[in-house]
Amino acid sequence: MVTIKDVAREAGVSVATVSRVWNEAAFVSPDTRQRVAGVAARLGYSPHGAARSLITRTTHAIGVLLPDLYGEFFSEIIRGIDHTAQRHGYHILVSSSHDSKDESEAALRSMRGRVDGMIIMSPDLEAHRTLHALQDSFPVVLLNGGADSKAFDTITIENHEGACKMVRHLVKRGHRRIAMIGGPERNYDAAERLRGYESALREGGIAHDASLVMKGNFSELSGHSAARALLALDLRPTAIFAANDSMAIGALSALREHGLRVPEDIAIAGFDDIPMARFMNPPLSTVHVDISKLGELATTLFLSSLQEGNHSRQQLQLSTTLVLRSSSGGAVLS
Amino acid sequence: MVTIKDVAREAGVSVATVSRVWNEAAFVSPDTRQRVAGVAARLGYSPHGAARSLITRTTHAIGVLLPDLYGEFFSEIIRGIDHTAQRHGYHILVSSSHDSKDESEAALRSMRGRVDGMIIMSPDLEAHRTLHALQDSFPVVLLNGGADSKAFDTITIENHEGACKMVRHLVKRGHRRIAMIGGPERNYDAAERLRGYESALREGGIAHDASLVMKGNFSELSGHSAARALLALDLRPTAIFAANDSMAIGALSALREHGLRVPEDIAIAGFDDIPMARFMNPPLSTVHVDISKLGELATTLFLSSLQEGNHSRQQLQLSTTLVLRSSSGGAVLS
DNA sequence: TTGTAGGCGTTATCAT
DNA sequence: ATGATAACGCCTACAA
Repeated sequence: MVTIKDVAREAGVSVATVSRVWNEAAFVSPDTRQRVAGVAARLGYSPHGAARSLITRTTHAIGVLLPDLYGEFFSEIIRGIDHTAQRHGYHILVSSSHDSKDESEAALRSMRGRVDGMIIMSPDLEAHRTLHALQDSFPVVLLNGGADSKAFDTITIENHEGACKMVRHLVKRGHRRIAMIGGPERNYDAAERLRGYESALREGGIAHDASLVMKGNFSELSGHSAARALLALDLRPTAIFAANDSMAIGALSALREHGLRVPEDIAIAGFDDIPMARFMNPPLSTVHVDISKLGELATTLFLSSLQEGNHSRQQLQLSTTLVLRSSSGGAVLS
Repeated sequence: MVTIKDVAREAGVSVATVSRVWNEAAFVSPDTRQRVAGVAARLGYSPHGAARSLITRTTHAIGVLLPDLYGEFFSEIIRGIDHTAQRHGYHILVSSSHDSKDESEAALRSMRGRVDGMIIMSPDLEAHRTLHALQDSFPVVLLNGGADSKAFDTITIENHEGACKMVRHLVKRGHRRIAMIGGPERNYDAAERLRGYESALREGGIAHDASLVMKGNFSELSGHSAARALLALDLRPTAIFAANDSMAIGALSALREHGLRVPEDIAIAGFDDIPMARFMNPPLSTVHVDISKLGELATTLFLSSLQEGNHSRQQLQLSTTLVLRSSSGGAVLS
C-alpha cells in the first residue's frame, strides 16, 4: 500500500507538505504543489481513511440501522439516505435486520469509531432507552420510532392522518363495513395506521367491529390470507383497507380467486403508493408516501445536528397524499 | 469518549492488559480479567474501530458498490450480503448509484483504508479496467459484470439459459410471434437475456423479427410503453417476454387497458420472480432467481478470497428455474 | 502474569 | 513555504 511517506520521499518533500497539498490547506508553492500532486497521481495514492479519522476525530460515515424490511421500502429509504450522504461527502455503514434490542445494541457498539453518528429505524418501541446512554456528542436520528422521545431528532410518516383520509374516502363512497388488514404487532407505522382507521370510523359514526380487523405482517402473502379470512365471514366487508400496498395486492389476488369484482363487489385500498400500485388490475388506490424523501430528510437532519453540536432536537413529519385509482371506485389515474 | 487508557487507569492495570482481556488473547489471571471486564462494562467501553484497524491492517468492513437499482432487486441483494457479512463479523459500507466509470472510481478511492475489499456490481462493462490497477491484496468480487474478466472472482446469474428456457416454453405452447421487451442498453443481465431469447427462437426455427424487440429500462412504466407499442403493430405478437418482472407487470397493465385477455389473446412472461409475481392478475410466469442468494454467494466468495490470500479466481453462476403460472397459459404436458 | 514502548498513517503544532 | 515531531487509540513484541 502506498502511504503518504512514499509520496513524500518520491517528491522530495516532507509528509507535512504532502498532507497540505492533499487537503488544499495552508500555502504551498505552486511549484511543489504541482510536483507532489503529480507523484501522488502516479503512485495512485489516496489517504488511509482509518488513520485520518483517528486524528481528525471524524469518520465521514453514517451508521444506518434498519429492521428486517422488505422490498421497495427498504431500497428507497437507503437510496434516499445514500444520495444525500454522498452529496455531502459521507459514506453509509448499513446494518440490517435488527429486530431485537440486543442485536441493535451490539450493532451500535461495533460501529463505535467507525461512524460519526447514526440513523436508526427501530422496529422495537422499547429499544430507544438504550440510546439514552449515548454521548450527547453522538448524533442520532430516529426514523419512524414514534415521536414520544423528544430527546432525539425524529422523523415520522403522517400515518394517522393518511389512514384517516383514505378511510374517510371509503366512507364517503358509501361503505359502512370497512375491514382493515393491519401490520406487524410492534410496528409503529402499522399501529398509527390502525389508529387512523379507527378515528375515521368513529368520525363517520360507524361502530367498530373487531371481527373486521385482521392481522398481517406487511407481506403480500399475509394480505392474501387476511383477505381470505374476511371472505369467510358471515357478513363480508364491502371495502378493505390494508396497512401497506403489498398486503393490498395480496388481498386483490385473493378476491380475484374468489371471483369477486373490484371495486364493484369489494373496494380495496393500500398505503405507501409503491411504483407497482398503479399497474395493478385494477389500479390500486393508496396513500402516497415519498419514501426516499424520508431517507433524505433523515440525512439532512443528521448532518445539521452534526454541524451545530448543540442544536435543539427536531421532530419532523413527512406528509402523505391520497391517490385515488379504480380499486376503490374513485377517480382514475392521478 | 472512553478509551482503553481510561479502563486501564480505573482498573489499576496497564493498557496492554486491557487489550489482552478484550481480545481474549494471552494469559490473564482470572482475577484481573474479571476486574477489567467489569470496569470496561461499567464505563461502556468498546474499542475505537479506526484505531484498531490502523494497527491490525484490517477493517472488518466490505465495500459494496451498486448501480442505480430499483425495488426488490436492490433490497434483496443488500440483505443477502449484509446477513452473510454480519454472520462473519463484517460491516458493509454501501455506495449506490454509480452509473459512470468516474463515479465508481471516486467511490472506490474514497473507501481506501475503510474496507478490506469490495463487492462491485457495475452496470458499465468498461469500468472493470480500472480495477486492474488495484493491489492484488485487495479482494474484489464482481457481481453480474460479465464473466469475461477472469482476473476477478465473479458471480453471474444464469441469464442466457433462463431466458432460453422461458422462450422454449412459449414456443412449445405454439407461439411463433414472440416479442421481447429488453432492458437497459449497457446492462449485462439484459444483454444476456436478449441473447437467450434469440437463441431459443433460432432453436425453434423461428425467424428473428427486429420489430418485435422493444427497448425498456427495467421499470414498470417502460414495460407499459413497450407493450403499447407492440399492440400498435400491424401484426401483433401472440406472446411477450419481458427481461424482468417489473416490465412484465407494466405490460400486463397495458394489455388490460386495451381489453385484451391474458393469456388467451396474448401470453406474458417475466424474469426474476419477485414476490409480487404470483399475486398478479393473472399470476405471472417467470424465471426464478434467488437474489439474496446472489448476495450471499458474493460475500462468501469474498470472505474466502480474503482468507486465502493467494486463492485462485472463481467464476460462479447462480442457476434459475422456470416458474409457470397462468400468464403464459401454464405448463405444457409433454 | 503483567508492564513498557514502538509504531500503524495521518494531521496539527510548532519551528525554521 | 516547508520540515520535524507529537499526538490520535490501539496492538504486540519484548522485558520484567
